[in-house]
Amino acid sequence: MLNYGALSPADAPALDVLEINRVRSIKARRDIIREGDDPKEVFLIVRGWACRYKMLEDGRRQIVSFFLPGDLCDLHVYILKEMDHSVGAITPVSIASISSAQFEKLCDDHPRVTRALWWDALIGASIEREWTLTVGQRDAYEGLAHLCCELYMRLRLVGLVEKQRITWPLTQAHLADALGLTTTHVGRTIRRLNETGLATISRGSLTIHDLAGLQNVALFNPSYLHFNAAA
Amino acid sequence: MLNYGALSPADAPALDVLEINRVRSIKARRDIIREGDDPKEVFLIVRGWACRYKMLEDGRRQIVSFFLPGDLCDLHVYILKEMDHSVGAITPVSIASISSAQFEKLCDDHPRVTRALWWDALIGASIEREWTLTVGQRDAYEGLAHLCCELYMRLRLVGLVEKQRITWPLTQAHLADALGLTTTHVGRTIRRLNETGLATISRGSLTIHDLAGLQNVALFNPSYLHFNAAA
DNA sequence: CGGGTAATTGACCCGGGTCAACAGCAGTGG
DNA sequence: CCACTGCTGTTGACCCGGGTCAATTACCCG
Repeated sequence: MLNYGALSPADAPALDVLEINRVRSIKARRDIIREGDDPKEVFLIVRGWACRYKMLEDGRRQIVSFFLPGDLCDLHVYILKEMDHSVGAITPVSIASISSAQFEKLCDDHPRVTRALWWDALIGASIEREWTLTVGQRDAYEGLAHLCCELYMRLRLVGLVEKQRITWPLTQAHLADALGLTTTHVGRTIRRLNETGLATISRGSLTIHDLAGLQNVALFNPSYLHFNAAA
Repeated sequence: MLNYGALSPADAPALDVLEINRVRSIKARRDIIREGDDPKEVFLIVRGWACRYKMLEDGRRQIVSFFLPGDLCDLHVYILKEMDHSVGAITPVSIASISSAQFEKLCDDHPRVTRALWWDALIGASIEREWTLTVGQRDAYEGLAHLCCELYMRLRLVGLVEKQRITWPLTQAHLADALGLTTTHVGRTIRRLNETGLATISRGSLTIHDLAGLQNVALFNPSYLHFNAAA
């Protein structure tokens, strides 16, 4: 989501330093940080997919957002004493950690960066709200279509679409936890979506055949992504 | 949510000036700001209840958070070109507007205020995530109980609880839009809750008879409210 | 005292959940 | 290189929480 284009050339080196600094790898299906932990740093997803989720004591799980390559997690979260949610790797992930001290210095020295980060955080919040709308109001079919549209658009922004096709590392269990459904019903819904010909979800990839049509069934309105906004 | 206690005495006057500045009144059931508008200011709820919501083209509506007296809406939102959601008054509301220029100056001059605002924004985001968890995973009864717990706790923090009782301006339609249910089913669920004796929702007020019991059925874990955190 | 908003109730229905069995596939270790 | 194991996806029968529709009764405020 981080839009480097919005920053001046003078700011770029500051970010580059951060990115190559302290890069870690996380295996698929491991947690990057867990609810209750004391957050000490901010991190950037360099490669791979991750998700933010919350759980109920009895094991029910809700995924509340996906992190794609280039996304920044939890700006300023170190102000709080403990994490109120977990972040888990979906695929193998590379993350660049930025300590709170380093991060605050960056903000102090580069006001334009601070603004870009605010901007990023606001968009993240907007996406999470749209998510709540999906979970609360869209039915299974609309919700699945919406998620396809959103991920496609976000990956397109960072140049990860090739010929209407994106990588799709999400299992039916991920989708179920994201949409508030069961895996069984996600399976039925995927089959239905595939049958319409608007898009095809198959092992490892999503291909969109008719974006406008898909957006239509999803009641997808891209303005919540704020692509047009300059930081 | 704004915790004045966390600020030094030197910062208080700065905030007071803002609050008495440009106070407006909004009638119940009117929108304070609407999706698509160009946001130019930040505002503080001085009195009354409001809610943040999103709508689908066909009229389905999802409330994604409630604003209670003392809450600040949409920090820094003026960075974005247009609102991705609406804010509506539930009761008559008094709001103090703060222009973006005024707001930025405040942040520049008072770093402690900036930090308190970040802190507030992070808690707001945490509350919205818990909301998604409710909508996606809790059933009607658990969700209603959870909402009762949350509003009770938040009002208690700002001193608006008297003898286990809070004002409750929410109609069944508000609850339906918040929880992703229909008014009919909200009605059934309220009746059920009242029958258990854990709490009583009646016209205009909510009385909690057994907070621990209610938290138990709600799977309520207050840590997401970050009450313990100092700014 | 009238009109619009809010709550209540009941009959019926459906989207999605539950449970269970099975098949495919990928990694792992021997 | 094969066998094992644990994820992942698929399918089917049955069920239930919550939706739909509709009519009726409070309310509250002017």
